[in-house]
Amino acid sequence: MTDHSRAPDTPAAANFVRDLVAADIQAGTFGGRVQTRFPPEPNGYLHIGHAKAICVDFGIAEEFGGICKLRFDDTNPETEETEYVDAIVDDVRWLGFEPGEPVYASDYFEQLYQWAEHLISTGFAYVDDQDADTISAQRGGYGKPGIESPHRDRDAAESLDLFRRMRAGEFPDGAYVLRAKADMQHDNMQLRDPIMYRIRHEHHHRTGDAWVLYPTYDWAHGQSDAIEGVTHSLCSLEFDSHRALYDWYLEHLPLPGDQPRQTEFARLELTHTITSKRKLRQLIADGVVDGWDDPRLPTLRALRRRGYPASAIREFCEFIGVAKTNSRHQIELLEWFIRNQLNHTAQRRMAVLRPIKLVVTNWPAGHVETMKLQNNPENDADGTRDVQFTGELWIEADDFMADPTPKYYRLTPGTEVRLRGAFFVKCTGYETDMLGNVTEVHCTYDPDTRGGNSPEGRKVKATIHWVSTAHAVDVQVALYERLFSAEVPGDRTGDPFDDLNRESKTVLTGKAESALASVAFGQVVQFERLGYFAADDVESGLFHRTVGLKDEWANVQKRSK
RNA sequence: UGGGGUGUGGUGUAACUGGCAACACAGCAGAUUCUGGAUCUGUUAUUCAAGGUUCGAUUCCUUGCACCCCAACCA
Repeated sequence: MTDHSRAPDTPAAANFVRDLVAADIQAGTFGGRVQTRFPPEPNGYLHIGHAKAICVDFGIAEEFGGICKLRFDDTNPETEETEYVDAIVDDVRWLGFEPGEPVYASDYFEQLYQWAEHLISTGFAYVDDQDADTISAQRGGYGKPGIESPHRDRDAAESLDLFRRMRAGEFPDGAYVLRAKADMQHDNMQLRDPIMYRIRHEHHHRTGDAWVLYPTYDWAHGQSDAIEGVTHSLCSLEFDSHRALYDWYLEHLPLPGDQPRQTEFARLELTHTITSKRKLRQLIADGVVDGWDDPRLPTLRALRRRGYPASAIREFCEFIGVAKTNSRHQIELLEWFIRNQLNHTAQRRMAVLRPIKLVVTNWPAGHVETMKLQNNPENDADGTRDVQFTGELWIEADDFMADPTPKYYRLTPGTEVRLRGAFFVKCTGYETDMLGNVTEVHCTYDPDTRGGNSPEGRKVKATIHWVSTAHAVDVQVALYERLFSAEVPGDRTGDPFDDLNRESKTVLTGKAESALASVAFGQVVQFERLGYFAADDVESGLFHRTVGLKDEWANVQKRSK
């Protein structure tokens, strides 16, 4: 992989996870071994937040010569589907990590079951037949101790019998649960006899109808880690209070090897973005966006379609580091990494999004000239391309002002600008419609400036892009703004949807140089002076704006207000 | 209400056993430029608060404050 970017050189930036793993290796913990896992639940698509987790999980393993497995946390048959499994594998690979053969928590259902019997036999688990509400009420509250279940001291033999019959499918959903016998008085609510198994007569995406008994996350996770030989189980901050339970289970089991250790770090949040799967699902259900790969979404599929390079996302994730502070990164920083990368890799093309006609009045009628333009000034190896120039061109509507404001230095009556890679032209006049809108601009060109330079060194303040009307091809361009106008969606009212930007997508039909017709699906090019645009990977002639160029002129305008 | 976690410029992340608070983005000013892009130079701005220990505290101690997480048979 060639790295064209100029990302800041931050080899192995310090972070506490890295320090911790390094210290473990130093101390010989786990025999110097490092193994992590990335454990998504296959109930939705991966998003930018997962990208960070993937980079941390796979990255740490890679860095220390360990391994990282992609493990599906498929303990809840109600919401999980194979469709998501495939998409997740695909997304991980796209991001640049090799998931290998994925593993599944459901691979361990039998072992988990055997361990559950072990816990019952040793007096650390029991079958309870109270309903969810009762159990919840008995759990007590913050500062209030819990009440022990009347079935807590049920005979191990009786629990075992019940548990086996639960497995055999003798009982309906919710009739019984298996609970850990921990401590109903514990300050940490997680330890107040948590549920290990619930009965669900549901079809599981992998085990089919083999089970009606399904383990909860807490009961499955640490044990799966132990079975696989995970050493460092890295997860997000909200599992902090689960760590005690994670350890509790492991300490009460005859483990095949070292006891894995859980470490929590802050998940990635971005300004103007939501990552809640539920809310993302709602955006789609409500028709606010067009699907899981709508380029306005933070899903990996959407970002990919929008033209975000995977390597730029990885660099961003590496750069923001790993900490325990709840934080929200400015999306502008992510965009900086995207631009920084694309600036070096994306070929340049000219496209006019809001065209007005420019007539070169002294151009020989019918004459066509072929100009050679550089494909990427940042990379000579990309070579040049031919672009046809004629006396009738499309230029961008905002590149002309009949009545210029201060500091505007594009085309205005009497001024001269450069048409990129072609000629200097001087504006001689313009026409308007009855409403006063400019319909056509007139100019003369200087034949001595062919290629874009004046032989006597005359300077020009601006360079604008253009397309010959006779050679232009139509392009559909989708411009995207932030989906949420607020930095923290929902900060004001509690409901992120109150901050929805209903005009986040604008589709225009623009005029582009003919070379654009041959852009491959998925390829990202820079429309000169406008931004980076990704050719849709299905719909021909459709371009998604990946990200705009930094716009100093917009800044100037804002300041003058 | 009990427990746990976290507080460093506008944002995010660093600072080895206590020794000039740094890096990036953003901002501002300038140079340069065939993209008002890129590049280059300069620059503004930071240790939650109050005490204490110390020659010296982001770091150690005490007290307080703020924010986040935990009472699903979700993960």
